[in-house]
Amino acid sequence: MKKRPKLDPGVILALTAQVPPGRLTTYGTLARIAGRPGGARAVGQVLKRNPDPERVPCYRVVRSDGRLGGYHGTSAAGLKRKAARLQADGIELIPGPEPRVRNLERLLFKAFRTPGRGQIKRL
DNA sequence: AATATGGCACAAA
DNA sequence: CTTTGTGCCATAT
Repeated sequence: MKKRPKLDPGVILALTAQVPPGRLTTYGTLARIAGRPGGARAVGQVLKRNPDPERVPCYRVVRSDGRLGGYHGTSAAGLKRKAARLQADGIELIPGPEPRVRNLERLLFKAFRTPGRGQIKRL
């Protein structure tokens, strides 16, 4: 039996850094690419500790159902900032108590490079 | 070691 | 469409 490697924070951050302005990805997607399907929550744990927000636009990572998820914890103030940043990137949000991004499918970034081999992970 | 709490996902109802 | 329940990975107590 091989012991499964733990989800590597560096990988998550590197992947997140690839998402260009106006494009999005989801926690679950990152988890899958990093080789840990089902590790979506763990991805969140990594992003909340985002050590370098300049390089890693963690606000471009949202939930699979289009809801925003969190930003700097689950605080409402953080969420507001996240929403603002997304809109600054040209993302349209459906307003409401649980705002959701419009046309999420269309905005998903697909061309992720996997670290090391320069491979493209198929989605 | 055991439980609690997260920036989540998904299927059922 | 919404709510609820269960599974998941990682960290903190």
